[in-house]
Amino acid sequence: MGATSRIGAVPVDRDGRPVTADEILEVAGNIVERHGLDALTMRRLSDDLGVAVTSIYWHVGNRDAVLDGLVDRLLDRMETIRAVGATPIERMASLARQLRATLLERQHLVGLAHERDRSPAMFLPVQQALAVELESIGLTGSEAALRLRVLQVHVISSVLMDRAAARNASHGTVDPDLWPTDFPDRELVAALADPAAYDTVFEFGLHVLLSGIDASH
Amino acid sequence: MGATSRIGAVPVDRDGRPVTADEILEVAGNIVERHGLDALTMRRLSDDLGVAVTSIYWHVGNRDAVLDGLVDRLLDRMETIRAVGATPIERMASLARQLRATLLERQHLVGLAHERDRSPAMFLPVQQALAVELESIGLTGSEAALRLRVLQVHVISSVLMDRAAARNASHGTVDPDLWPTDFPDRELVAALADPAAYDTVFEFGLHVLLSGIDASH
DNA sequence: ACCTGAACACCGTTCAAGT
DNA sequence: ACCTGAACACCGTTCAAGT
Repeated sequence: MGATSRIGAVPVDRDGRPVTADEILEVAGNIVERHGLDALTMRRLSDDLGVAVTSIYWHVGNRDAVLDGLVDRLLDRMETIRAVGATPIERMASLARQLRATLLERQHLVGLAHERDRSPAMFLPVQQALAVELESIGLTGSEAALRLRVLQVHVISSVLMDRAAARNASHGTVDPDLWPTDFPDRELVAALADPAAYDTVFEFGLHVLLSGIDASH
Repeated sequence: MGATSRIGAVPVDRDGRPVTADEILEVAGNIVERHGLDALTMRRLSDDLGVAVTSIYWHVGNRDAVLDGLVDRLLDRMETIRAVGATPIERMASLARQLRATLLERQHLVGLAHERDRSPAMFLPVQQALAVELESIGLTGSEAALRLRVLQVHVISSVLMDRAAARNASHGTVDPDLWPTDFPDRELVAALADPAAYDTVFEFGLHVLLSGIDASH
C-alpha cells in the first residue's frame, strides 16, 4: 500500500542527488533494449529512476524527446566503427561485420531510428568508411554508390533474418511444421529450420558480393 | 456538439445493417496502411465504422485480435504469389520481384507480422516456390536452403532501404548535407542521394546473387 | 444476435506549487 | 535549479443493460 513497486528494475538509489539527462537516457535505453519500445512508459521510467514522472519533463522533455535522445546516442556509437584488415576487401568485410554486430546488439533502438527517418544518419559513418575503401580500388561515383548500397542492404537484412530466426528457435523451430509433410526435399526443410545457419548465410552473401566487387574494378 | 467527428475517414453509412468481422478488418487495414500502426485506436476504428467501440469487441475481440486478423489477411495474400518465366533463374527472379512488390505495398502490415513472429509463415509460400526452382537445377538440402535465404534476405533489406530513401526524398534528400563538404568523391555522394536508384540496387544485387546460384549448380 | 453507454485502470502531458 | 502532486484528455477493456 506504500510504494507502488512495479515489475520494473530496482529503482536507482538517490539521496537528494538530482537526476541528469544522461542518467534518464541510460535507464530509458535499458528498458527499450530489454523489454521493447512499448515498455518505455514515462511512469515506468520515472519509477526506475526513483523520481516523479514530471522530473523527466524538466530534464529531457516529453517522451518524444527521450526517444530522440536515445537515437542520438545510437548514432554516436555508429561513429566509432573503424575498418581493420590488410586489403580493401578485408577492410570492407570488417566494416560489414562490425555494422552487423552493432545492429544485432541494439535491435529495438535501430528500429526506432528507422521509424524516425534517421537511418541515413545512422549508416553514414559506415558508408563513408566503405567509400574510402572502394575509392582505393578505383571505384568511385555511381559505381561505388551501387556497391556500397548492396553491401549495406545485405547487412541489414541478415540482421532481420537473424532476429526472426532467434525468436523462432526460442519457441521451438516452427518451420518444419509449416511445410506439407509430403514436400520432397526434407533435408532442405531441416536446413531452413536451423537458426545457427544465419551466420553462414551472412558470410556467404558477403563473400559473394565482395567477390563481385573485387572482380568489377 | 452532436457527432464528435474526428479527423478519420468518413464513417461507413450503415442503416441498422450490422458490422461484420471482415468489414472491421478491411477498415482497420486501411487505417494501418495509410496512417501507421499507432493511428489504429479502437475508438477511431469504431468511428470510421460508424458503430460504438464495444461492437468491435463483440465481432473480432480486442485490439490484439484485430491485429492478428490483419496479419492473417497478409499471409493469405502471400499465398497468391506464383513463379513466371521460362528458365528457373527467370522464375526465381520473378518470385523475388513479386515478393518485393508485395512487401512494398504493405509496409506497416509486414512490420506488424514481423513483430508478431509471423515472418516465417509470411515467407513460407515464396520459400516453397523458390525451393521448387532450386530443385529443378539440382540444388537441394542445405545448399538450396542457403541460397534461398540469401535471396530472401536481399529482397527484405532492399524494401527497407527503399522505404528509408522514399522518406528522405519526401523531405528533401538530406544525405548530401550529412557528408563533409571536403569529401573527395562528390559524384558518389550525389549518387547515394538519388532515391530512384533503389530499383537498380535491387536488380543489381538480384542479378549478382542469381548468377552466383546459376554458376554453383 | 447485435449494439450501447458507463465505468475502470492506465497513459502522456501541463501546471501551479513547493524547496 | 530541481522536484512534486493534482488534474486533463486519451486509450484499451469489461460489463450490465438494452433491442
